[in-house]
Amino acid sequence: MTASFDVRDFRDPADTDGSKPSDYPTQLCRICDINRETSLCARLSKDEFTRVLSMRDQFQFPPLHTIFREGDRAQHIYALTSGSVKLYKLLSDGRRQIVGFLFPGDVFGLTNDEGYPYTAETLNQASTCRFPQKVLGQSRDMAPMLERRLFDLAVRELMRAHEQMLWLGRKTALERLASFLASLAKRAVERGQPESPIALPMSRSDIADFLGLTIETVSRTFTHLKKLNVIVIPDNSHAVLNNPSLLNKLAEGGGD
Amino acid sequence: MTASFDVRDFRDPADTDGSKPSDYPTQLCRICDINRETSLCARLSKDEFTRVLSMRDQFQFPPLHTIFREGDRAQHIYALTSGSVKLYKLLSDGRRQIVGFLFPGDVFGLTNDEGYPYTAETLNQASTCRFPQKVLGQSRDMAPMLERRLFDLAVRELMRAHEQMLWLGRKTALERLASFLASLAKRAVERGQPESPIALPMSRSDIADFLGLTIETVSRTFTHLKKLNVIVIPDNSHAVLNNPSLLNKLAEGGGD
DNA sequence: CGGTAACTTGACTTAAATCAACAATAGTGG
DNA sequence: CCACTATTGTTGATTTAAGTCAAGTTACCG
Repeated sequence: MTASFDVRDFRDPADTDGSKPSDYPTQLCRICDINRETSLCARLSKDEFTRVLSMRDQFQFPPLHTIFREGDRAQHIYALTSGSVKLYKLLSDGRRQIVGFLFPGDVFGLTNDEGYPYTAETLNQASTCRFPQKVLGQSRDMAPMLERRLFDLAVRELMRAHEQMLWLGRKTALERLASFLASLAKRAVERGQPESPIALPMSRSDIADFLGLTIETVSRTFTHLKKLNVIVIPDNSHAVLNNPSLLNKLAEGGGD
Repeated sequence: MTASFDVRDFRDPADTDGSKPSDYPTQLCRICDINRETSLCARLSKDEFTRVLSMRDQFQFPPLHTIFREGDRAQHIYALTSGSVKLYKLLSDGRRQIVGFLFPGDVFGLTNDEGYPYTAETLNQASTCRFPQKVLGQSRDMAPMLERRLFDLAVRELMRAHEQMLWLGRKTALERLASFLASLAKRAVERGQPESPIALPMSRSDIADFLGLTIETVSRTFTHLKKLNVIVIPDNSHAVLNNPSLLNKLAEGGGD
């Protein structure tokens, strides 16, 4: 893994006006360090991995950058290699539902339609690995295991989506926030990171739009959890877990 | 397609007590008529299709029958060939979220974990086609295209889940019910059925648990749609579409 | 028919939204 | 390093959409 692979120019396909900060590095200068245990490329043979590397290209994006918009022609599948990303859908009057927060190892951009079904935007500086959708058609020869990994990751996303449907449809504000924090902690552990403190790279407004609440309710509910001594908020982008078992109990509605 | 394939005994794997109605046919007596255009088996070669048929077994279930429960050991992937099925998750206090209604051509039972992530229950008499989860491992040789189809169907489910998250998190009761009816109509058309009347094989209580509402609110909202002359309800399991374009407008929040 | 379950409608309550200040935080430039 | 401003987050007062409670009504099934 010391060879130098081809690295393309960074160009924003969704951005036609030149209003983005131009002082930002527009070239990707390092090899994306794919975590071969948990990522899309996990369990690939050395040969297959090399072929996969030749099909993909890499991009690094600044914070708050739109990678693609809902409805844009879906030409690529993305794998997040570092940083975090939010996916959201909009209604015509501006109401927004965030359908997922992504961390390294997650994939996005999967669709059956012509266009992407959501907008993808970075929360902080993020690196992605990208494959043309059409390589899927050839992938049985080129990279049979890659298709299998994509399927597994799609199924995982589907299970997460079902879980969030339960939160949105049937849980109270307190249960939703507790579930959200518990889920972030669990995913951090799955990526080999500590359970606490929980990193919160997203704003209160993002959390609100993820949980189907308003920012005011999210804020009040954070205060509630603090008063219950379940969490401590040292700064607004971190939550220290004081009582993980109570958090899980509250998440499941056992907080009476 | 006139050969007679092996047909197994009907046995409910989730049901250990013998409390089910015993007068119900417990043998599957006809070949499941897979719609080769839209189903899991679409686009398979004749050879592959034959091999797939040898891997699967078939079951027919009575109405309101639990096919498997959330947490049951996930050993099979199911494809629905006739009838309709609901998938739901429960909280310990009985609150329920229906995460999907399924119609012929849909798949269910996909999971990464040991157990199924939801309970699957028939709405009416339903037939399924079933594959051991483990055939996926061998399927690259046995049926390469099958895996591809499964992936496509999983992606379609994921897109539907994201859509429903928008309904649950950000839409009003009227918008949710309008979206639901519009979606049922659209899916019926995709299966080659007429747009109207819309079949409603599920109860008001099921609709409520799907849309994150109460039965009372669902009932009031149906009345609202009737008063707007968008629909007519000849009987409680059918809705005639009087004004599809207004329905779609209401679904997207343009009903002011 | 008769009785139960499913659905509808109305009166009232409530969890979360909205409206309105206010406080903390993070940049920005002197 | 410290004001100055803009943005983000918190808290309180009030409103509202949907929930709850309580009758009715209709439909279904033996």
